Amino acid sequence: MWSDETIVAFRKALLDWYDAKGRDHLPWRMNQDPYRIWVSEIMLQQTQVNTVIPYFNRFVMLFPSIRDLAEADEEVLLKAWEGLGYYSRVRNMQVAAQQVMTDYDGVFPSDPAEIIKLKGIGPYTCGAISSMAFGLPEPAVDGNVMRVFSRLFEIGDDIAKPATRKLFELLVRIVIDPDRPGDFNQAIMDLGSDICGPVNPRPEESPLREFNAAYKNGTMHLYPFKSKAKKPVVMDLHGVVVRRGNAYLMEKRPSGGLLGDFWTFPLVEEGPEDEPIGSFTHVFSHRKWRVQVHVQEADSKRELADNMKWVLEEDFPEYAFAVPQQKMWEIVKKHERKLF
DNA sequence: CACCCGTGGGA
DNA sequence: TTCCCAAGGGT
Repeated sequence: MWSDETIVAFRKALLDWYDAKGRDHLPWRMNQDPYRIWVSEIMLQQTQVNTVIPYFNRFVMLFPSIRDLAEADEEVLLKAWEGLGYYSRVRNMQVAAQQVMTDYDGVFPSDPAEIIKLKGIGPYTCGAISSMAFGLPEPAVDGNVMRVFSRLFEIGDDIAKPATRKLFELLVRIVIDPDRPGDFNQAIMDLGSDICGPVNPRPEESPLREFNAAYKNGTMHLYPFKSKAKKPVVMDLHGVVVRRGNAYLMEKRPSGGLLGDFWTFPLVEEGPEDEPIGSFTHVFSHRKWRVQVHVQEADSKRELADNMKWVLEEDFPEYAFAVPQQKMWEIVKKHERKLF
């Protein structure tokens, strides 16, 4: 491990670079409001900064306070998250907002031991909020931190394994700057998103090059080590768009699963005999859908299942449509235009 | 721990 | 096309 002198020099090199080259324009870095930092950190989970920015601005406009979030209508909430993916994030965040209202009198807790009790906040997000909003010297170990530190110290542990995170937390606790822990954590992530990125890193440009063991030893290509992810399982489905006048049959997906609680045109494994009007594929983390799209006029009135209803086309904007649903709808509209 | 949960972009 | 990637957490 480094000497105390090295640690002090490392902090200075990193934070000087951050002060000069860090991304100080990000909308959640305007101030240290724990609510805004919280929202941004949830959105940034597995999601890139450029994708998040417009969602973040809209979200804090729609729900300016923890109370607004706690009391929000579920469909409005989901609509605000439409297209971001990993929709349990926003549902968990609302549960957590309700926790803050009831358990902490509406004030976001400042103790990491309490913060981590909130739904949807795990070790990374707890550390990020603790350090950025409350100035506590807590590690916030994400993929960036593991990548940067694996190169700095030539650590070959598999960063895809959950247990590996703990090793990096120990390291960060040692080297984090106790005077500017939030800036320290963000500086590592800014560095990891560009100069020390996963592909084509430019260590010669890094403010940390003299501390980087892998760079100095010519072993950059070995770090970080990450085992391969499994390929998504392919599913062949039929999307059946049933029309009755200006209304369409919609089905609410079961809670908890993939795209849980979303309203969708019915999706079935055994499709109708008629020809599809189009098809598309959609790739999730662990599944790949190949969907053939059919249109049908409603047949004689049969009882609707509990999870189905007719929705007027003019009401579609009030519903959150996940991307596969949007793709189905695009195919239907394209088909209709072709008929004229 | 292994698996589940979205989406868009880049090589 | 296919692969990998991105500021993870819940179960």
